Amino acid sequence: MQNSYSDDRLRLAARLYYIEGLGQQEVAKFVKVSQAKVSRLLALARERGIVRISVADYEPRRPDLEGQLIERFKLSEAIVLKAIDGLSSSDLRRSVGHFAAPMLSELIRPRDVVAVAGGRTLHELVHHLPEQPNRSLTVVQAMGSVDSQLNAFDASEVGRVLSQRLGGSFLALNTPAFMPDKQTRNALFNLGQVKDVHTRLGGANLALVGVGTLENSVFAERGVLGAQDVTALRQAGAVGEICGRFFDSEGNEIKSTWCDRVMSIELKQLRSIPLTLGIVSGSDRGPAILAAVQGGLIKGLIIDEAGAMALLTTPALVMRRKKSPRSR
Amino acid sequence: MQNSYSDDRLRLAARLYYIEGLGQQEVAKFVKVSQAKVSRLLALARERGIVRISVADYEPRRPDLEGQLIERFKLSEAIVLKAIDGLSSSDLRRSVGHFAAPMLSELIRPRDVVAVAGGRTLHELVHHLPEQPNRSLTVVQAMGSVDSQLNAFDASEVGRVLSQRLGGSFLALNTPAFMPDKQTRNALFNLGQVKDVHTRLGGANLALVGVGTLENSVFAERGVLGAQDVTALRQAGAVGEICGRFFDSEGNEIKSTWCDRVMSIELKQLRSIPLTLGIVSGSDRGPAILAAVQGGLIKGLIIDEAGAMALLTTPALVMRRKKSPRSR
DNA sequence: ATGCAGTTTGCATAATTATTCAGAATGAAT
DNA sequence: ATTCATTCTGAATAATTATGCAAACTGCAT
Repeated sequence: MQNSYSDDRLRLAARLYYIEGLGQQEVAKFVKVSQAKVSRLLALARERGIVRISVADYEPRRPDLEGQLIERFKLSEAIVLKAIDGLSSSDLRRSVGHFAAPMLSELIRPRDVVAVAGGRTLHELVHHLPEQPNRSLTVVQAMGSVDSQLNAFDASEVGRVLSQRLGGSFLALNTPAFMPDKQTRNALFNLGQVKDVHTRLGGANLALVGVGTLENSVFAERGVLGAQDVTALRQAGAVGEICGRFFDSEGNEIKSTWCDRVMSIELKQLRSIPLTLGIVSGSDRGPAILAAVQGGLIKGLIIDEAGAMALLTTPALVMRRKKSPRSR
Repeated sequence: MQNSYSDDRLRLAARLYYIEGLGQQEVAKFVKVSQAKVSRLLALARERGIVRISVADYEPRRPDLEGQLIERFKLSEAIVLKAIDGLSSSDLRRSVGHFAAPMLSELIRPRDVVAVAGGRTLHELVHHLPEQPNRSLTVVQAMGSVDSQLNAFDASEVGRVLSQRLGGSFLALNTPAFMPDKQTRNALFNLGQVKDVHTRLGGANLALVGVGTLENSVFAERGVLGAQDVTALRQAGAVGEICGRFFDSEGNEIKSTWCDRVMSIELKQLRSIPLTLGIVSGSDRGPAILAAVQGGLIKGLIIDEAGAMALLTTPALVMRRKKSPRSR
């Protein structure tokens, strides 16, 4: 039980290695053990705090941009993450997810009811959450599955992981995101388990959603939305998408074949949730985010710095507001 | 000239690597460079102090034993180095040299005149000295060369390295340690350059010497001393050796064929040097050291803990003293 | 532009470090 | 003492990190 090595020996090994710069092989001679053991001794020394490594703080956020966003758009939360130039969009998502995770973790309080959508950035985000399953959350899937084959970006997956990481139960919405037709949608909607989820969604006190553009979203990527669909939607005034619902520049839902068939949280419900966080990365979403914010669909943002800067320079065509901002 | 990487980037890389525990490959993706570059970035971050590694102090000395030695033998210096059990005697010397070097470095003051002998432990010691050639020492070789082929343990080598490491000039004694006969020794002794060195030795204010036993010394090792020589010397009362001069249990030189032929600092000179440090490792030298100390040949010790403990338990057969320094 | 000296970079690879695994050591319970 | 279970150990090896080197790049002087 007792480790046979004294602190003194650990200190000796650690000093030789870290301070005097000897290799483990050399340390091994000094301490009269194998190199393998030295490696283990050093690991132990780090654990025990005999070796302490400190790094000058790296500030992963951009408080200046956060301030501007909050001020300009009257957001209640804004988290802007630094990101290296030239990252691929998938690396960018990873980077955002990595650094935003601890912040999100702080934002989610113990007994919260959390509505979660799908999305690629959101997926990265929850996958970087620390594993501390001590909050008893109620995680509710806010949107059906995009695809028949289980996909890691789907709300179902994201929600499952979230509830697993932070602790709590997960309420799944076991339906596709888009039904064949309005009829079927309504029929399914009246099903008990589906209706329950829908009800719970309205009572969420936190929502995590992605914000898509017409061209760039999970739907486009997975081939649900074709080129002519995009054109049609744009014709109808759509500038963005949240939870499979398309909206115009004021954040009002576009009437279309899609909105009749979608199975997800309603925009109305979304507006009533105290804190709706848009989790976004990339610089191509200015107009979509702008509209979502103005329409009260989202009240907070988690976004990369390039995205934030793009958003801040997006021409604000329509700046009038429907309601005054609420607080959680 | 300007490194193209900002502190911010170094902090990012360092944080990912040291705090979050990512591998360099993974960090490389984040920072968008090659793994090789990450390795270099991290090295830079350590240099610049962005990453700071601290290790709980390891105390390489045994102050308790040092105190006992000083008290018991009225030494003016005692440095006792910890050592792992079961080290080979060469590893032990290395260990002692390693940790004693910084202490010796502090002991040697800028314009010192230092008499140096040879020896294996002494050799390790000077080879571990930091390279800070800013003291203008006068290093004087206290003893000729044991062997015709240049040997790293020889006083000439040890002295050369010492003067090189700490800065200063080196006065070589270009003679063998043992001459063929008394005649030749005396003839050579009268040679100008030899006489000069001899004179300088008397004026040294610090001497670094090893302490040999009859059985275990450079001479025995290099075959200068045969088995019958050892027997003869012991018969004559020899218990130890310093600088090729054999002495009895009171530190008086043994009259013999060796003492007529040896070319080295005289014991009388040695006694007159303010600080003579015996540099020793191993547990088999109790009697030799005891005699040297009692005879006033050495006034300080640098020794490993096992050696110190052996010395402290060596039966003090002859504890009478020539003078009565019982003052205090 | 062109050439040059000095950097900087990533690739390939050498060197180092971590981990697996099988046997040795330890120790608790008979 | 013997068994069994657990921990510890080092050899072999897998994985990771550092480095030599050639090519690309940079600033500067033609």
